Amino acid sequence: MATLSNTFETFAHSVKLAEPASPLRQRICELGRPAHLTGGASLELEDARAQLVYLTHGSTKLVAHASEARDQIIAFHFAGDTYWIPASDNYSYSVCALGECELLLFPADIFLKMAESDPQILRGLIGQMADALRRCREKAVALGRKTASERIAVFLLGMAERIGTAKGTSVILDLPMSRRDIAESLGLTIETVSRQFTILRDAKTIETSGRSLVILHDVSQLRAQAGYLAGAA
Amino acid sequence: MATLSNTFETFAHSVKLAEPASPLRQRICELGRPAHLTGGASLELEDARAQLVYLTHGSTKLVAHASEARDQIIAFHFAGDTYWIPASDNYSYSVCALGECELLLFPADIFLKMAESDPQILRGLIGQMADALRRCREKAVALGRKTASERIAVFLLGMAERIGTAKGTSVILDLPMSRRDIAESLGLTIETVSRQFTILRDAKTIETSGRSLVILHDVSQLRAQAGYLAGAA
DNA sequence: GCGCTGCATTGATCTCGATCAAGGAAATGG
DNA sequence: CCATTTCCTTGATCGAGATCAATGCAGCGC
Repeated sequence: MATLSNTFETFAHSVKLAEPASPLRQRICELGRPAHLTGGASLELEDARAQLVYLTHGSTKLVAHASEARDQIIAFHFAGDTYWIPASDNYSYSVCALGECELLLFPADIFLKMAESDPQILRGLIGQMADALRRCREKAVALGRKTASERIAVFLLGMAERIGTAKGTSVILDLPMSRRDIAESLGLTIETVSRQFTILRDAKTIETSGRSLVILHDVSQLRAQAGYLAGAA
Repeated sequence: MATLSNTFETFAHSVKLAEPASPLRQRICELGRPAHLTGGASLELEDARAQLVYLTHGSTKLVAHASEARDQIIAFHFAGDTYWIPASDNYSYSVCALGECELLLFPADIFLKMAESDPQILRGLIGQMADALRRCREKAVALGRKTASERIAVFLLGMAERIGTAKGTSVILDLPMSRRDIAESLGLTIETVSRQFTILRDAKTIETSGRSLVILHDVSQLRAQAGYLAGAA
């Protein structure tokens, strides 16, 4: 568990706030509102403005609420990630904890105003946004043009890259999200996700244990199933 | 048709390069490679790095090429827009002209390096990226959770906002993209798009003339069909 | 004008994944 | 340790949209 001072320290490092004692760092740290969420808890945003989030510890999902009970998970985030909660437009957005987590919240407009004097911070943010944009565009391809089995392969490979630990030729994944979360992230239903897991299990491509542990035995098979452009990185 | 000097001038204005004679502006304008594309032509990117595009004139589509002949249109852009072409990752991206168009191309990394000394430019870019991210997230919701008729309504409303001209209570749209482009943008087939247009036409919600002209007669009906969060802006 | 080509519309059928329904396994609380 | 609840898995059926196929219509060169 991170202490509060730790929290600010890792954040400062993440956005390249170099000098520990600079007045800018002082002001920005005062701006950040720390929050502690328990599993399943949603971040209640009192204002509708865009927020900048630094996730110190744990994992979260960023959810867009469309009409009725139809939610779409836009992205998952893990410890160390910095990301934006967009201002609500045609949908409303919320951040929801997957297990215990710890984060820092900044109103985006004020943060940007403060950061104007430090191009390093702005560059860092641009990099993070470019990353979010890339992921979102890949998600759009998956949601628009991929079959269920391709989407599952894309999901597992993406998670392997972000939170997997290699063990020999296999990759061990301890997924913090439920089948429902996976389904809502991939534009599928929980039943379809479950069936695809069963197919991969039967094919010995993956192995599962309990609800959260997944071992990827055949990553190259998953890559072949992901429907990526042949020969791409 | 924009002249070349015009092109740079509108770009400079768009990224908030205030002083006309500043050395920074000089250097950035030297970096920009102007390009002229005829209808249907694709921008061939000789390097795989991310590019910054300023579209002076005309409209373009940003296409992600997935496996086989499955393309997903990530976004449409119109005159005056500034946007990123991501570096190719699991997919390759290309920009394709819808009709004649004129644009400026910048290698993103060099541009950012140059812009580091001017926080105004960086702030402007962050704003544009936040916009692209918002649109991409809305697209993800549409692709993941919406029916064909909702997607068409979302598409028409989005186009109305960006390139529509009001005429009384109606909105006139001169769509630069084909039915195939609409389908590839919405994760549907051209037949489904056509059928949805027919349904809207029969309901007198829209009126079409030729291949590109669409008149939205009942915008509130479209909003009701778009599956937006009730009461959202 | 006429034929050609590419795009749009309409109809018939099929399929993948959603939906409906029932068990089964794992975490949670007494 | 058992009861309760929640989540996951599996099966049966259904339907929205894809696919296959044919026709209509606009633009273009001759």
